[in-house]
Amino acid sequence: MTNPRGREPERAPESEPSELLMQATRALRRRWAASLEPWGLAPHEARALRVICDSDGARLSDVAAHLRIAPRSATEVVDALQEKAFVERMPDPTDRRAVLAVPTDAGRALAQEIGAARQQVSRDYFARLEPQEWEQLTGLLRRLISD
Amino acid sequence: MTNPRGREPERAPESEPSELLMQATRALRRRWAASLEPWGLAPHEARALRVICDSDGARLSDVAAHLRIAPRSATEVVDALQEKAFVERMPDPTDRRAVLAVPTDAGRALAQEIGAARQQVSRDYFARLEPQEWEQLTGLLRRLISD
DNA sequence: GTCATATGCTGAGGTTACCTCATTATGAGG
DNA sequence: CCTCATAATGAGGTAACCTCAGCATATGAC
Repeated sequence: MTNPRGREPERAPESEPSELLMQATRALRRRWAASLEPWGLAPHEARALRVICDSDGARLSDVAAHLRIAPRSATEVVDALQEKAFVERMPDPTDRRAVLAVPTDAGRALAQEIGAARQQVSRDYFARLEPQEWEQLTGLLRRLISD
Repeated sequence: MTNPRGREPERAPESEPSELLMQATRALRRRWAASLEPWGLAPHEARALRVICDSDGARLSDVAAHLRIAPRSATEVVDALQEKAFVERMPDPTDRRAVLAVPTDAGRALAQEIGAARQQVSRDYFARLEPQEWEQLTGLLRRLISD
């Protein structure tokens, strides 16, 4: 917002690696969220749908574990997906306490589309790097997160 | 501010660069948040304090711009910092509509400490890379976010 | 100068995405 | 069969955002 007074912050964007990392991620996340908009799905809903579709039906507790949220919160995410008719709840045949969230056909189709869109976003985003740099980055990040 | 989350060992998902990027950032963010806990400051409060201290007093609208939140929300962040006596509100001498958030001595001291802690976290985090890789990563990320 | 319009902050009230705690149903081991 | 652990969920709470309206002030047009 411009600079009506003399002494404004507006410092050069940090060049510390942690700042760069966060900035890069922020930009990516923003793009991804934007790409999701046509379907009216929140990012975490999309992520949950992916988990559910990948395993072709997941317990709520599995969804919670994957999204790293409390089990109670998985209930809500699945509620949202169910309301939009992308998943259904079914009793888990192997444990009658548990509930499986299974994708509907619409859900499966959507997951497919979203997966493609996500890939496209990623491709676009990393397109400013040469394939070889892209490799380099992957390698570095992998080392960074290896625990 | 206690988030007793965090069971589970990061089941290695995609090795796609976007996943790696997000994962790397998530880990870093988590560490940073943890390092902040001793002071009972939320990450966005710390960030606001930094903005305020860097320019030695900032308008609320500047804070909002830096944190990329709505102006109304900056009011709340500054409220929180003021309640903890790390900043004070003062009328902006150059525009009587505006309010400056200026750091107290305690605020300035805290910003200093937090800055050091943050740097330490970053150093620790990137320590698993060789200095030369570290350079490489910085360069790659910089290219990625250059707009 | 006066007036219309824009800007800066904040009160009121809403939303979202989480959380904890308590409850109910079921499973598993002694 | 009794106890203890686990799965989901109802109830209720919180943090960090948001929009919108209102007030004070600034600014540019006339």
